[in-house]
Amino acid sequence: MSAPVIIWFRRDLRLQDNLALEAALKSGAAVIPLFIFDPNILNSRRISSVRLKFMLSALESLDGSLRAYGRRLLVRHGEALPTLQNLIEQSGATALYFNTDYTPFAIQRDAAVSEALSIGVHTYHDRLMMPPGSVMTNDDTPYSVYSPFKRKWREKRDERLHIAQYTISAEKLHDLEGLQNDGLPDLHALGHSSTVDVPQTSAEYVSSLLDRWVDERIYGYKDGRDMLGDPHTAPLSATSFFSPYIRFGILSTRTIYWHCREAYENATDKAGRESVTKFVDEIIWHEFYTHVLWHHPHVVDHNFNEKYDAIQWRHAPDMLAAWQNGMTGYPIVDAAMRQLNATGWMHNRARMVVASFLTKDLLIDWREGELYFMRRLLDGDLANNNGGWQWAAGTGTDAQPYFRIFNPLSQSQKFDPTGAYIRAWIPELRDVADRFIHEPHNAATPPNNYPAPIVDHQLARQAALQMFEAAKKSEVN
DNA sequence: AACGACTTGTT
DNA sequence: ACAAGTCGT
Repeated sequence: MSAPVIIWFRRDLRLQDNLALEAALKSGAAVIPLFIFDPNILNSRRISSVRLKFMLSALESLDGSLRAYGRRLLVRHGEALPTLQNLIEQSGATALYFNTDYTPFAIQRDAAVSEALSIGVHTYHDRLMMPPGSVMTNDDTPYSVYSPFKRKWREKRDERLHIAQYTISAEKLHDLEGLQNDGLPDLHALGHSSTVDVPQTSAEYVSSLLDRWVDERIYGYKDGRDMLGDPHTAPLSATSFFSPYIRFGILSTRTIYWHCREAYENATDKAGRESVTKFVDEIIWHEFYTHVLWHHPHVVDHNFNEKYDAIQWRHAPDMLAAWQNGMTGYPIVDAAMRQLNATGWMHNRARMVVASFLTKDLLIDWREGELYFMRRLLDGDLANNNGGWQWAAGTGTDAQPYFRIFNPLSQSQKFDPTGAYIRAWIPELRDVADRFIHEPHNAATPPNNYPAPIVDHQLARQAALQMFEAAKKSEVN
């Protein structure tokens, strides 16, 4: 039996359309499928119990897919480099394959691994269709505005981008005999617990989710994407719910993209084509924010726009706690935060509403919100989450102008007109009459177990405007 | 270098 | 109507 090679799974927990796996299989050597639980990641401040639970489920599914071939996932615990060195020594592996991860910690880790290992290390751009550096302005500088980035992306996107083509069989996978396999831990063994029921992760389920989306549901995206609703009667709303799957690479954006091209061809009218285009725009946002973080790693804990560094955000732990717990007295904000706490997911429209509320109504630093989201979201992704928060705060690339402040009441009336979303997540408000559902404190007999608004929006709005203007002034001087 | 363009809004 | 520049070609 000849020497094996290793595929190191990280944020690409799937067997389909995986470029590193394709290359490893085509090497002709038996492939060891490896996952490493790294204490540096498990101990990071942005770790999330619910996301970890979801990832464990995804790893179970990956292992299940391998078991269908009579093989297993090899699991090890430890820091990446020594763990890899140990496995290479034990197995005699002659090459390592993995897909590039573009986040700051991973870049550093992977550079150290490539540098230290004496075997061949092969990396692939699998997570993005256009890797950082491949979509630049005519002056060869990174874009800081989305629209021109999108135009260039669409112009430059390589037509040869292909869905990886390969077949897997027992013979192509290493049997792992004689290799220590730590197996998948349960959540508690990792020091975490969560009562959230995480979404299904099997390859079959994810594939059916994609099929239902591109065959039918995508055509309602343009009109329905912003509407909040009752998740019990319309569990998926008009959004794809792909984000948790994209986060862990359970579903590849390249696969989604090519399915969208087909959906575009199959559209029967202009509105259908516009829906597909709008949806693909969102995938390009994913690429944009990943590029932004790659070019400007300081955005992790600094304003992208230094002009606003002088802002004196409010230190208000009680207000922050009220926001986190869905007890602000603004039903749309509280419904959204409770959806996040209960499910690990929040509708995108709602994310903007609660982010605007934290930064412009409570005047609390966007970093507090960014961190809380990372600790709760199934799809928590450093680049996208940071980009979204800085957009809402007005400090980011192509950010919302600071004076354009969301009004929680009008957002509520516009995107949850019947109050179905509010009632779904705030049981205290279930019996409130329709005309008071967006502002229950104005009802004749307000529910006594639901708080009155903790701030006055009009006053808070004025304070936010002053805070930003003061920061701009002090920056000039 | 002038000029068009600029995710998601509010009053 | 307003708001405020600034990005990219």
